[in-house]
Amino acid sequence: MTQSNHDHQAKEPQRTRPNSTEAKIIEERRAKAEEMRANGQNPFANDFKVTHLASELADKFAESSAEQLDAAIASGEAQSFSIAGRLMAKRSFGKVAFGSLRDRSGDLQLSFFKPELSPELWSAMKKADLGDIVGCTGLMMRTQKGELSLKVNHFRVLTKSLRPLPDKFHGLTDTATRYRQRYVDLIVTPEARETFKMRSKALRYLRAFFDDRDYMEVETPMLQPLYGGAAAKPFETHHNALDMKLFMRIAPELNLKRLVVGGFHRVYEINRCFRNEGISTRHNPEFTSLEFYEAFATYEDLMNLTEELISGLAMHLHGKTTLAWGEHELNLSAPFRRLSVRDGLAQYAGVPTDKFYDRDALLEAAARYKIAKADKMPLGYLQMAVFEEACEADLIQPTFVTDFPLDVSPLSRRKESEPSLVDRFELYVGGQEIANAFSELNDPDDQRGRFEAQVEARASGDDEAHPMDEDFIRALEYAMPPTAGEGIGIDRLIMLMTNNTSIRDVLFFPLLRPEH
RNA sequence: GGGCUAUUAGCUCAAUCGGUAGAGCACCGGACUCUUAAUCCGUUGGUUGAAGGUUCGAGUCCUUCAUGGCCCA
Repeated sequence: MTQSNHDHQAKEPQRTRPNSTEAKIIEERRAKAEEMRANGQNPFANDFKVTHLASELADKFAESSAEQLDAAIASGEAQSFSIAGRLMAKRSFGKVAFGSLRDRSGDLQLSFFKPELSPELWSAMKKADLGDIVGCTGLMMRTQKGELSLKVNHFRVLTKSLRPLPDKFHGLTDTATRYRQRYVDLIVTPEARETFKMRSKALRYLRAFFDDRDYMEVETPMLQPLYGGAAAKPFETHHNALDMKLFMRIAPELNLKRLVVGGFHRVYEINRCFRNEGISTRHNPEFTSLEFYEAFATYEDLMNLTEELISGLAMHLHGKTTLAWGEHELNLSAPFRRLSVRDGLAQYAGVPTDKFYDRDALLEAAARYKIAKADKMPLGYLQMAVFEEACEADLIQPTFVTDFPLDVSPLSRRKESEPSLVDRFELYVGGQEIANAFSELNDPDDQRGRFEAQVEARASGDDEAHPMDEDFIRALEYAMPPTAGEGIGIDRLIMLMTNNTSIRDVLFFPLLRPEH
């Protein structure tokens, strides 16, 4: 459990109306809890010893026939098992009843035979409500329909549930309630449980992927006196003791590169970033990023690594590299398509490759896409604004977009063959940006110039421009080896892997407006 | 920020042209020795998201607000 400093929610979001069915049900269930107390049973007990999981029993007896199990019970050789979990269903007859118990591993049927049970136990079973946490001890059997069941001989409500569960067949469809009361969603929505299991499995895969390649996992500050590493607006906060403004990080990039300077030549960090921007099906103010840096590598090396990572992840989770994505089917097998910004503008926006630097041609395209304030944009911003508008939504199959303008890439290494561009790529899949990578700029003087250009952009109104970071330049002056680095949006990656088109479906507790 | 759309019982959904707010699940009572969305019989449960307005009469029409969803910026 969480230790100390526990902030209790100021307001209880309980909306139970007096005289409603809900109020009636809660009252009835409280009365049952009181009745348990009167009978010397704690309705919130914690003294039940679990010996097995539902799925363990299902696996262990998967091959056992009804006759074998009956014979074991008759001979007294059958083993007794204790399981505990939430009572999810109850089907009661005159002298027989069945229940469904769900623990963290899955479901197992419970069976009750009145003639073989004490009146107290039968009555406790009858009084148990759907949603109660129950503990059961019994022997394994098969019903006449062949279903494996725990033939219960001890049964207790361990924790009384006071609120009714949603419709057992339709579950919960109201998205607002699903997100606000995720605990209920997880109880009744198998797809939600599956998505979050998949997410956890994906994170283990990613850590193993980098550990296997001799990367070191590191953690760098989320509270920073100076933010940077991306073009975004930060959250601000305040440290009382130092009476100092602090920012929540928008990216870990600059600190990770400081570690490369320090000699940790392969590092990765999987952690939260915070951006003070809008909320949509693709954006949550806090999100999880994976960033990794490898010295003596180029952005082209990272393309290969990224292909390996993503197709490997799909194989790990699904055993295949073709995945459903809404109405599309993604093919995540390597190699991924590569498309330069220049070619993208030519193919999708009708800006010929020889007009790539032609401001008028770009403005004409920007007008077609109704891009606001295009005339005020520096050339690189204009190129990217048109590119994003024209191409992004169409980049469904994995595509490395390469050769970004230098203007929009203040931390990337200059392209030697074309110094107005940088050695950078973004990976698009399913019409959204998944990854951003580049060969790192390690020339401290060039870096200072880039920062200065950003400071200038900020002065002329770009509030997402990168601030000056003198210490980072000082670090580069000690020499950072040639390095390539990449950031991957984990939430979006999980969306792809689980076929969820809203980021809210891959976050346990997405940020929402307050209920009241 | 703008447009469209939704909000009815704890949950999932109905309600014709503006004319008595209903059903299934859950709950409560009853029947039932093999169900698995059990079945059958009988009950209970409503400030129709909130506040105004139009009307003899509003779940339904209008305005504002709240909270979602989709699209746009």
